[in-house]
Amino acid sequence: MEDLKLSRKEREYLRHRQEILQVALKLFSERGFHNVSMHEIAQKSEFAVGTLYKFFSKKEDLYLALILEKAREFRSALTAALQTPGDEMKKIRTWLEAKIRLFMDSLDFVRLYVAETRGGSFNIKAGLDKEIKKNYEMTLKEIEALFASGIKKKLFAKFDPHLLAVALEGISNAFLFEHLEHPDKHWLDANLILEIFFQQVYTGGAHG
Amino acid sequence: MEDLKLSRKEREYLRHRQEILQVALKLFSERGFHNVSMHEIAQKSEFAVGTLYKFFSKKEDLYLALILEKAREFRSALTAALQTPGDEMKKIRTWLEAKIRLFMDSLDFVRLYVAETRGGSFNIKAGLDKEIKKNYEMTLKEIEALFASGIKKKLFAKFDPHLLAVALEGISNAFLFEHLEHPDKHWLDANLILEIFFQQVYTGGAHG
DNA sequence: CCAAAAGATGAACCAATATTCACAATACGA
DNA sequence: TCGTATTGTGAATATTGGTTCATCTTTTGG
Repeated sequence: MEDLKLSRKEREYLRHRQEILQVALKLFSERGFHNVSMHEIAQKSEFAVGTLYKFFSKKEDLYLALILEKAREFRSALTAALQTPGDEMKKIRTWLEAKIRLFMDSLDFVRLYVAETRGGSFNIKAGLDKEIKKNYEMTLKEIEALFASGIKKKLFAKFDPHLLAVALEGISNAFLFEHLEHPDKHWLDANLILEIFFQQVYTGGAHG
Repeated sequence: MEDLKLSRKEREYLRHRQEILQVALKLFSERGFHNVSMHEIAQKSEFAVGTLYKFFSKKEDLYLALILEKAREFRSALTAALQTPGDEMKKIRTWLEAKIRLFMDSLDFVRLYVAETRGGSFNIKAGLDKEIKKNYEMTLKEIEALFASGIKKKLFAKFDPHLLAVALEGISNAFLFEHLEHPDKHWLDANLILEIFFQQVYTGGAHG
């Protein structure tokens, strides 16, 4: 984002910090917070344990920084996607496409993020929990607003917009998880998800 | 299930075992595997630490037993719900109602289960992972079969039945999670979920 | 080239806690 | 009632792994 005007020292500091975070992300995403030791992060990132503590004062802080920074990145990318011009349907499509792309590009983070948002956030203490949840709620609110205005225009059927947002999140996440488990089986496709969500599934036996 | 023909000793053994599991479930569901100590489980269940090890040879085994036994219980209840007479739509409705009821009746377990199935199962080692996943896949397969036969009868629109099953799971879980977070906000209602899932959401601007 | 500062190191320390086991309490059958 | 078997106990042990800090290395400015 805003690089420049950083001294060489500062850039190096940030690069080192990033390297640590990257190694930690890989490890945490594979085995979770408690099954990864600082010693291992140190070894894999080719720093000494003590050095890690120059960057992060506690193991928990390292983890926290990891999740929060990525989560903010995700959120801003998704919010940006909503700024696309077009009607509500178009915006939702763009948003979903962005979401799929983001997830596919950082599957390891997704696992961790999911564990945090959905898994009762056992792994770490409060604080993280709070911001992550708020983050999620805000995304939900944005989608909700989109539905609300779409309903006003009679573009969408008249359901509670909040529930629609929850449902769309749910359905798209389900597909993403499915893909996480069986990457080869189905290709992730925004159109398919949107069709199932928006089209009529129950025909009641009408001639198909 | 099949009680009787157990000696008093055996019944007592099982009762003790259950008491331990129950206490452990409460604790694990609140704070996760790693943030609960055997000593605490011992204290809260009013047994000595050593006694716990008479029932479960490792902490992990205790956790494992806990999840697996409840998961099997869930699964058999859901499978039973699918045996209800009626057409595919009716079966799905009954299944969803059973699912909602089950979840509502054991919110603490649900948190743990979700953490396991969705959260990359960091908490414990393999083995559990495998059975839980298979369990989930089988439920999915059952729903999928329902969709497949419903589609053949032209009761449902012609989508990939597997994807429909994933979508329905996703949408219903999303509502369950939403309810976990905001128990007061919306009342969990199978009809509402089914409407959003099965009815047409996108009208394309038709007169509403 | 040198001294002071900044950065990096990893052995050692220590707290937390899973697990063991020698012993005590209790139940049981004779 | 008594000896044996079963069950329960919890202090002691062992291990793991987070954190510290005295020391070494590198950089910097003169």
